[in-house]
Order: sequence, then structure tokens, then C-alpha cells
Amino acid sequence: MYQKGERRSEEILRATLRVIGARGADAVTHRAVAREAGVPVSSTTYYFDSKEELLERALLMAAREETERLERLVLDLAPSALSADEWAAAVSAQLAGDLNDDPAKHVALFELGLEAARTPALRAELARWQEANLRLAEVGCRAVGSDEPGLDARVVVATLTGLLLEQLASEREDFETGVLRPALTRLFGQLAVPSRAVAPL
Amino acid sequence: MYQKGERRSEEILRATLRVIGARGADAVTHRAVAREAGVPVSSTTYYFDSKEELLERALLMAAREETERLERLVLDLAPSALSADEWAAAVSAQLAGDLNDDPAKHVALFELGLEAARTPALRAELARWQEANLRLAEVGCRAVGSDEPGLDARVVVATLTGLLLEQLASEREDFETGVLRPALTRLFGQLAVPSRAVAPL
DNA sequence: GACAGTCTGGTACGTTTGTTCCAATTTGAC
DNA sequence: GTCAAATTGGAACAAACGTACCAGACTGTC
Repeated sequence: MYQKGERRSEEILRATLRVIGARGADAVTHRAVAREAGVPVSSTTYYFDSKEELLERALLMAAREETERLERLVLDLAPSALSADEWAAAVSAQLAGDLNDDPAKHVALFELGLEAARTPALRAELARWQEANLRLAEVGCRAVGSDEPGLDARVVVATLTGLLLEQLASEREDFETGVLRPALTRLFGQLAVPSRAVAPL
Repeated sequence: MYQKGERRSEEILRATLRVIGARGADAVTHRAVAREAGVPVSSTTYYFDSKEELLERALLMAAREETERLERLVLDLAPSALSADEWAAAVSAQLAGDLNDDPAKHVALFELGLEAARTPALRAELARWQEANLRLAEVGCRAVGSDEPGLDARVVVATLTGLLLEQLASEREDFETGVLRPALTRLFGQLAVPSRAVAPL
């Protein structure tokens, strides 16, 4: 594949993600994507053998990019010595900013999760993304003094997933300060407390 | 609407949920639903003006039923005095059992979340379900001695949402004992510990 | 600059889609 | 039983769909 072709097929995948974000995975058709990308219909079938492949490849691209973003974030945050509150604020700001920058990408990632429930071929990439999430969360959990960083990382990642979906569906305006930061502050704060150290009086 | 009509339209909605669970929201077409329900195509258009209405009504029905189920659960569990571990075990068993009984319903509820991101008409019912979730979680949080039951309930609900989606996409075999119960035990256990009561030595 | 491989854009075909229509049947109130 | 309203099932339609095709243009290699 030549350079031009690579560029075009990537544009088609990005257009696919925009369609998913705006109108859902059902709206992904060769014609809708071609219109969004500004290319003729034959281009989408030239680069992608079928509609299914087009959708899968777009979701996989979104997951791969998000995985890379998280891995960069791990490298950035790992060496820093932050308190639980600072960790909560940093992660909240990152996630809220990312959601604000590209909501369609996050919608697509949830669609990926549901699609993976039916299409095992998607699970490997989804697992890779999940593991990148866990690594980042584990760094944070260790930093705030968790004595069970592996388990706590799972809880943190699941919490963020749940809050994110809730936000996509409700579009609250104070997501970062009103939801994300309080929840993470509470979570990191409680994880830093030694378990069962205090017996009820 | 006569009794027979009510019964038939409900069957059509249930068939719609089965289609969603098996092949996703994209697969919901008048014909696919009619085939699944064993009725002619004209029945689905007779009871539901458009494909969109069919999909929306099915998702709303799933949410309403789940809300009612949760409210019954609140009444059952509210008076009982359980430890944090017992709460974790009880909630884990309930959720894992429910997921096992009807995975399609939970897939549909996630589809509802994503659909609500684009269709504000769905948000009211989604919010009602969310609030039922929060009430149940809050009962649990109070029972284990949380000093911030409102906030903690949000965290618990978000965590369960995240773990559930992860499970739908990965289909681990030991979901209840290997994922759900450890996470909830940890969460309830840490919430029971007074925040910041212990200063680092 | 010649040439094979890559890419483009337009057209076309058969299928599936949402929706409408309607004659025939069933239902429940009176 | 009567009658209007509700329901049924089948046929039909235009529109949108996935996909295949192809003649021409482009690209990189030699």
C-alpha cells in the first residue's frame, strides 16, 4: 500500500469514528462513511472488504490510540510524587479534558465494548486497552499507599468506566469538578487508609 | 388498546430485546424483530410507528423493569443487618445471577446508555434507573458504616457498571467470585474505615 | 519514459430496508 | 347478535443498502 492509500484509509476510519459518535454504530454504512470522509463509495469498499471490517478496524484504531495515550501518561505520571488529592485532580483533569476534546472517541470505545461481547476478534485489542488502563491506575494506587494496588486498580478503572458512561448519557456540565474529582478523591483517600486498622468502638 | 394487542406489543418488545442481545442494536429491523417474535411485519409497524420508536420503547421497557427489580431488592435488603463482607457477597450473587439469567437485558441496558447519549428522550428513564441503583447502593453503604453514603453509593454503582461492561466483553468464567466479590469486598471494607483517621506514622 | 501495481470515481445490480395500503378477521361494549 | 373499533396478514413501493465492476488516472521502480 502506498503512502497516499494509507492516508486515505486512515481518513476513512476517522470518518467512521465520527459517524459512530454522532449517530451510533448502526449509522455506519459505506455511503454514510464515504460522505463523511468526502470520498466516493468505491473507496471504502476498496480499502475495506466489508462493512463489518470497516467498523471493526475503526474501533480497533480507536482502542489502539487510546492505549498509546495511556502508556504515555503512565510514563509522565509515574515518577511524580503526588498526594491522593493531587492524583484525583490530575486524573480527573486528564479524563475530562480528553472527553471534552473528542467525545466521539469515547462513544466509539463503549461501542467497541458492546461489539466485543458478540465479536471475539475484537477482544484482544480491548484487553490491551484495559491492561493499559490498569497499569496507569496501579501506578496511582501505589502512589497513594494502597496495600492492594492490583485489586484497587481494577476498582478505579471500573469506577471511571461507569462514571464516563453516565456522563455520556447525561451530559452534566460539572463532570470534572462535580463528579469525577469527588469520586476519585474519596476513592484514593479511602485506599490510602490501612484496611480494618480501626475497630469500631 | 385491547388485551390481546397489549400482549402482542409486549411480545414484540421482548423480541426486540432478544435481537439486541444477540446481534446488537443495528440488527433491530422491523423484519428481524417480526421474525423473532413470530408475527408478520405489519404487526411491528402497527404497534410502533417507526423503527426508532420500536427500539426506544424496548430499551425503556428494559430500564423500567430493572428499576422495579432494584426497588424490590431495596425493600428486601434494607432491614437486614449484614457485615461488609456479607453485603459484598449478597450484591455479587444478585448481580452475577441476574447477568447469567438474562445477558441480553444487560447488553440492552448498555445500548440504552449509548443511545441516550444521542437521544435526550431516553434520558429520563435512564435517570430513574440510575437513581434506583443509587438508592440500593446507598442502603448498603450506610449499612457498612460509610460516613459519606451518597458519594460512596455513586462510586459503588459506577464500579459495578464498569465491571459489568468488562464482563460482557470478556466473558470470564469466575466473574462472581474472581472479580465482583473481591472488588466489592474491598470497596465496602475500605468505606467502613473512618477517613483519614490514621495518620501515617 | 515505460510498465506493473495502486488507486480513483462513476455506474450498476440484486437485496434489504422502512413504510404504506387494504381486505379480511377478531374483539369487546351495547 | 350488532356494530364500530381494533387487529391481522399479505402485498407492494420507493429508498437505501452492500457489493462488484471497470475504464482511466496516478505512483513508484527500473
